[in-house]
Amino acid sequence: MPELPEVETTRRGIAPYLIGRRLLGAVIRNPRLRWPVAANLNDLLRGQRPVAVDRRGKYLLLRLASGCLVIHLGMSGSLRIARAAEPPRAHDHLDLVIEDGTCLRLHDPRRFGAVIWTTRPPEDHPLIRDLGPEPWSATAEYLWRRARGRRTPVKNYIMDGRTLVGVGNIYASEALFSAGIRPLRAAGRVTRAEYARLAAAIIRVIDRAIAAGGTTLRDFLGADGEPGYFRQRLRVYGRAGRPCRRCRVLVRRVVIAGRATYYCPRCQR
DNA sequence: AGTGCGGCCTGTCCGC
DNA sequence: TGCGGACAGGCCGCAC
Repeated sequence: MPELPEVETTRRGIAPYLIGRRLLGAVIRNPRLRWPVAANLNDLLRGQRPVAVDRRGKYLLLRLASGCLVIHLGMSGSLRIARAAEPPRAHDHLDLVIEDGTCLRLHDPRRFGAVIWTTRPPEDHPLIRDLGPEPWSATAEYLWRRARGRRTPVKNYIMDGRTLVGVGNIYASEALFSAGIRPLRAAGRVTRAEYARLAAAIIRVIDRAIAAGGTTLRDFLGADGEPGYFRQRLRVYGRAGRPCRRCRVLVRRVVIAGRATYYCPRCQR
């Protein structure tokens, strides 16, 4: 589920329910996420009021006076505001209980997500420190220069969080299609002009997805917040063997670094 | 240093 | 209807 647009949609959805509200504590039902959830989280949070809910890449940063709760949704995580009294469903691993009888509830079947408490600036945390720029700050010149000599496929290159953040598996295929670049091309062989198209395509795809994700904000408080926005918008992802929406040639699927990758052999060179 | 891969988990879907 | 295997939108940590 969560690529950057969904994390951003989540951030916008939960922030108003958290900022300035007093937290009563945390209920940990299953601490076994990617890393164990701090056993004393309840004590750490009790009585505090979040001052900001920020995002860096796909990490959510819940800032408090005494520290920061860093949340990552992994492959299958989601957050929603629920009534604290509402019975948790399977895989509802954690609640942050809010004074008004609601809670922020983390749901994550695969448990690839993470909830990390840090008292240092989260920007200095090892998981966040080495992240590349947000997509809107990743210029064509930067992408091109950094790729000098790189032989890794350009798809891997743009999915590497040290290059830039926010390009997940779906949007990597989508952006490369939009820019007309084959995903297996060596990053160092992609031209300046192509990086100009690619940088613009990444921003366009992500901006559109955020805008579409925003439309699901309305029912954010409803069920599990599963947004269906992307399906109809995808140009190549998941369309193997079906005609390219631009030229009708059949879309191909290849596996790059273990991840499904889709491209049009005519529109992308 | 850059690169590729195994691993973490559960749920779903598809073919037999 | 049951069962095995492939696959799923992330990313760390390690070997080379």
